[in-house]
Amino acid sequence: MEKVKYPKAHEHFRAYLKNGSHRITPERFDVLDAALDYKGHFGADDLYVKMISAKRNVSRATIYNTLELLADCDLLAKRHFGDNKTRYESSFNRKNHDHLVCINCGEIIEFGNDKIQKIVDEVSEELGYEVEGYSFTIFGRCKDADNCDILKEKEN
Amino acid sequence: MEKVKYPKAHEHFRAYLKNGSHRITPERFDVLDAALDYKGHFGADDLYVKMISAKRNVSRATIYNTLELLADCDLLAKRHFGDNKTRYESSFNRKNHDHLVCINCGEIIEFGNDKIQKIVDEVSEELGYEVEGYSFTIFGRCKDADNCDILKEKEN
DNA sequence: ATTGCTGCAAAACGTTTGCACCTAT
DNA sequence: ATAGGTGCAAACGTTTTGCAGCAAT
Repeated sequence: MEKVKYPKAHEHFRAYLKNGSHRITPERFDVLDAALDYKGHFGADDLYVKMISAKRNVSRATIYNTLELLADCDLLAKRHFGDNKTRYESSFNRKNHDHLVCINCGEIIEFGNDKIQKIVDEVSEELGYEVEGYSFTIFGRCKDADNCDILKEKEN
Repeated sequence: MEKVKYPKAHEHFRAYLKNGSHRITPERFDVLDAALDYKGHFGADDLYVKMISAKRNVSRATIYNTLELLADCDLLAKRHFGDNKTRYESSFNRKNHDHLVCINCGEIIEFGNDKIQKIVDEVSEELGYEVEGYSFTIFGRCKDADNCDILKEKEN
């Protein structure tokens, strides 16, 4: 009998799947575990490679399918940093935040700012739209070069 | 002797090219004209198709290359709306604005909000980064269905 | 004359799809 | 039993690249 690594997240996901008449499959929970294990932001294919390397038996189709489900039930957040690649990060028990991406080294810094959600709500109200989400990313260059290694390999 | 349709933009682009030791080629100004003619947001391939249809002789390589240059010299703005496709829009003599994308029909609404740039500056300063740009997009669903045709073909 | 740019086609990249088999319900 | 999920490979849409010929400098 194996120990479940993320019992709360499993429970949340199980409830979501049941509620939507999705099937409870071991593969989906494998993907959930691997996603929560991943530190930082990752693309679907990054996760695929990592799982295959770890000898987990999964297909890309299942990864893409499952990540979509995990984002739908708010266990993961879907991110876009302007390079035409979808990234995910855990959003389970994390508070909302936005990102500053260093255009030298690609490092992603997270920050919280209360004013943003207010602007989102105001603008949407004004234009007659119901908010479904927003994306806010700052692109910058670090002033202090010691903090930022230009030659550092970009996180793909 | 042909009339130049966008003399100010041509002049700006020519100066930028000269300054960066890029060559002044007729193809680049063809792309510039077609881009400025395009109403709304377009992808590189959209522009390619449009130019080919209009019997302009261009290659994809030139389009991609030139759009990059036009974005670098601020004649165009590069946009990302979360569907892994790079879009452009004219930013020549236009004031800065952000976007709300309707998740029903894909319509893109532009809005201006002064508070956003202030937040961008504050956050960057606080984190020790020099701002290079930002991306802010709200995703929403229109409250009044008359404004928003769910069946409307998405702008690709 | 030199070197960068163009056009073309092929390749790369992330993502989606079709399908036969499998498995949770 | 059956509908939905899985794995695999092929297809897809967008973007990038290699290369031979061309044209701006």
